Amino acid sequence: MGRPRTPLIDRERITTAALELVDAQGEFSVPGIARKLGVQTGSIYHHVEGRDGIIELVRERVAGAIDTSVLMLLPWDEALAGWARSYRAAFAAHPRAIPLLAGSPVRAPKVLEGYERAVGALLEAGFALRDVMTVIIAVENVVLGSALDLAAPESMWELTDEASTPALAEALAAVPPGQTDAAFELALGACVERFRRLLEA
Amino acid sequence: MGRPRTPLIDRERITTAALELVDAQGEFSVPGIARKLGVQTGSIYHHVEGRDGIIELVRERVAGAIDTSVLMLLPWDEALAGWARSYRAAFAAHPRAIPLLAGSPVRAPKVLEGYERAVGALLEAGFALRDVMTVIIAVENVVLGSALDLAAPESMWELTDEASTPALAEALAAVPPGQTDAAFELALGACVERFRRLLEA
DNA sequence: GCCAAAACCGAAAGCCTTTAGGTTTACGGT
DNA sequence: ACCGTAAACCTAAAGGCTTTCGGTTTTGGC
Repeated sequence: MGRPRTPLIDRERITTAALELVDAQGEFSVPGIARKLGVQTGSIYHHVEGRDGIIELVRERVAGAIDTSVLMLLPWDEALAGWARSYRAAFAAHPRAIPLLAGSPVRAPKVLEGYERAVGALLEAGFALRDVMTVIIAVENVVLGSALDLAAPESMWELTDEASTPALAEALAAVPPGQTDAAFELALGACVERFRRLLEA
Repeated sequence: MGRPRTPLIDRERITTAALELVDAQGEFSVPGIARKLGVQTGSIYHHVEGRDGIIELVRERVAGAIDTSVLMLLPWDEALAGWARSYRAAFAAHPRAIPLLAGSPVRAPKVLEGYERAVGALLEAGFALRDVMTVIIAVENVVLGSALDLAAPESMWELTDEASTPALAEALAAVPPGQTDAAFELALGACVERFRRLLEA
């Protein structure tokens, strides 16, 4: 067949196909992407650095939805909370991708820029330099932990043996909808409040 | 060869081998386990329900190290914090296993018992039934998020381009050792403090 | 107009997961 | 003590996945 007049695939299309597969079935394979794009498996490797390279592309695609602009527009506390919500929402849009991306952190420029702005906002607010990263990572812990919670299937709470955990069964029956969001907001609010106190000291 | 006088392998040994492989190289394979145990690959399947079954065994092994006894010995706030620390320590003992286990939550009896005891402690302390799961999941978010942080390689913070993120570079240079633990304790402390206030209201 | 590089195909090596059938041994009932 | 069933391991093989390599055609710069 030879080289086509117009390229059949590129990194963007590969990324989209991979993410669609992950969203649909929780995983992806290179042959799967090739089938989706109507191309032979080997051709993928002309555009991407192996399977891990595709994971990295997906990572950047997902993280690209994080909105870091709030970090420069609002007071530090609202900025931090807004960033955290956007950070979480980006992963929540692709919950089944989370196990895939859990391996290593995001190092895309877009995300590093988020850290940069968060550091700037906190320093400007008066936080001590040595506390800044601790504060940011604490928030990130809440964000990523909550993202994992989003990735977990609801069926986790289908107790097979209610008799052995009666109090848990009762508490589960009493959970209102939006449980996941509520827990995230509770933890996030707790952190921000604590940071506020740290700043005063 | 036929059936050996004394079994060569069992679920315990398979689990141990899998966890050793994961600790050493971040992943495992069924042939890898078989090599480690001096056995043919197919034999593994007589003891385990496929590769996913092995992952489940590893999940239970890791989660088995969680100490839930503190939940019945201490006041609710110290109990919750102690449980969270033990929960996190269990994963911290095998950081490279975290991506493997991130997919689905732990449903082992041991872990469910932890939830059961946590619910009991919180109810006894006076928390509203509808708040209990939210509080527990908020803590779990912090625990699992921090565990992910433990799994991430230090090299995350080796900035390739310091010029574009000067504030971040400065903040990173100022982080004291024990950063990861400090962020966890900060978030955990923030949550407990918030819960205390929730209880008073 | 030529030539290197680009982009895809076809094929193959090597690994992994899983299943199936064969062989010997242990165990439980009689 | 004997016999049949089940257990535990092996060998073999199917099928999928990752990755590499050489072949073919087309593009684009010199």
